[in-house]
Amino acid sequence: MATVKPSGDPYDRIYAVVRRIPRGRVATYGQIADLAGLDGRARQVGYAMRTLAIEGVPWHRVVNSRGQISARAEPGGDRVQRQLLEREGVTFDAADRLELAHYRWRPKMDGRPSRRPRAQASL
DNA sequence: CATATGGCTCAAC
DNA sequence: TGTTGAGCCATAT
Repeated sequence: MATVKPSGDPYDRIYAVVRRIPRGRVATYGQIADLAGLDGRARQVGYAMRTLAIEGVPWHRVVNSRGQISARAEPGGDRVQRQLLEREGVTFDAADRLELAHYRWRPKMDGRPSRRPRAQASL
């Protein structure tokens, strides 16, 4: 019995999206957030995973926008994620990054409104 | 209820 | 390529 979050909410959608990531493909937190309807809240996507310690959800297919595995709270955890990806055919370069342009998952996104750009501070 | 982080992201240097 | 700065918001204390 996992430490289930009270109230199903957005988290359920996040898992649903992550689960839809095909094998050998990866997605970014921002992408998941976008698909889950949490546009702009990429952080919470990562949070949802860390806090819930999911089962049956290919969390390892979720990386940051640089195509790199972010360091997580657990020691060596990022290493595990990398191995899981390599096992699915994903290769990493010397900088521990994968070619997002090649591995990024592209869902249909039919009829979904584009995410609104954040208001950048005027410099 | 107020702070302090944090598996993020984008734009500009 | 990497660094810096600012925005976002849920968890943790």
